[in-house]
Amino acid sequence: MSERTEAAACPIASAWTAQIPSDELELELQSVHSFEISKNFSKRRFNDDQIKSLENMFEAESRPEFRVKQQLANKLGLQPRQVAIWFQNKRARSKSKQIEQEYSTLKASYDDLSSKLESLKKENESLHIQVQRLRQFTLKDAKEEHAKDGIKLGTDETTKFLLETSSHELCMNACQNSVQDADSLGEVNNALHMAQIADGSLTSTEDGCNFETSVLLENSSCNSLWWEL
DNA sequence: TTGTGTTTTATTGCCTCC
DNA sequence: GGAGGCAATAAAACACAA
Repeated sequence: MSERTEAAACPIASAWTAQIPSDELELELQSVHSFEISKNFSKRRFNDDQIKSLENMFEAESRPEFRVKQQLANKLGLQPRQVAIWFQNKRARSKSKQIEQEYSTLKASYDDLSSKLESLKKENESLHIQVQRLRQFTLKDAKEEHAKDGIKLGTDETTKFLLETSSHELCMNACQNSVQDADSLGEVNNALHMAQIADGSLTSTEDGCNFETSVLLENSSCNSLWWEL
């Protein structure tokens, strides 16, 4: 007879008698033959020793063979089916705990990535602003410089020419690259200084210049490892 | 004391494996 | 087809705030 059919024959009585200490058994049995069974029957929790033994066994083997369960049941004064059910419920509890743990690990990891993403977005934004400012600055400066030299400005082609040939070329290239590659930041910084000093738009005492490029760029992606994403 | 939420024990039905 | 596992669920026991 299987565990199931065995218990199914009289599940309440078998569960009931299995948990009653021998000294109480006689008294309790007085009501077994009446319809008071279901009223008198009370589901009893396993005692601490039983739980401890079951836990120990579970740690060693979460799916013990029937023979092992039977031996444990004899030792603890329980029905083999009760032990089997306990293991089943224990496995279910264990599984849901594990899922919970995995969820919190994943959530922590997600939160971390999410905050990194946010800071990278902000950084990206500030870099774009820097590029725009540099563009404006370069155009304005180049126009002034070349106006002095008698070059006529005003067309797109002239502007393009100026951008390509001005002393800010290195700076602009480096700036563009910096948006794509954080390794260029040092280059951008140096290029900016060199270009500005060479153009006379920045003296050695003007390091805290109008657009704080060096500060902003130095505080930039060099520390963020945004390429990790 | 009581209402309510949580935990534990047990059942049922379905599925897989041998 | 039987044995045993799992998911879903019931129901009793328990914990605890109001």
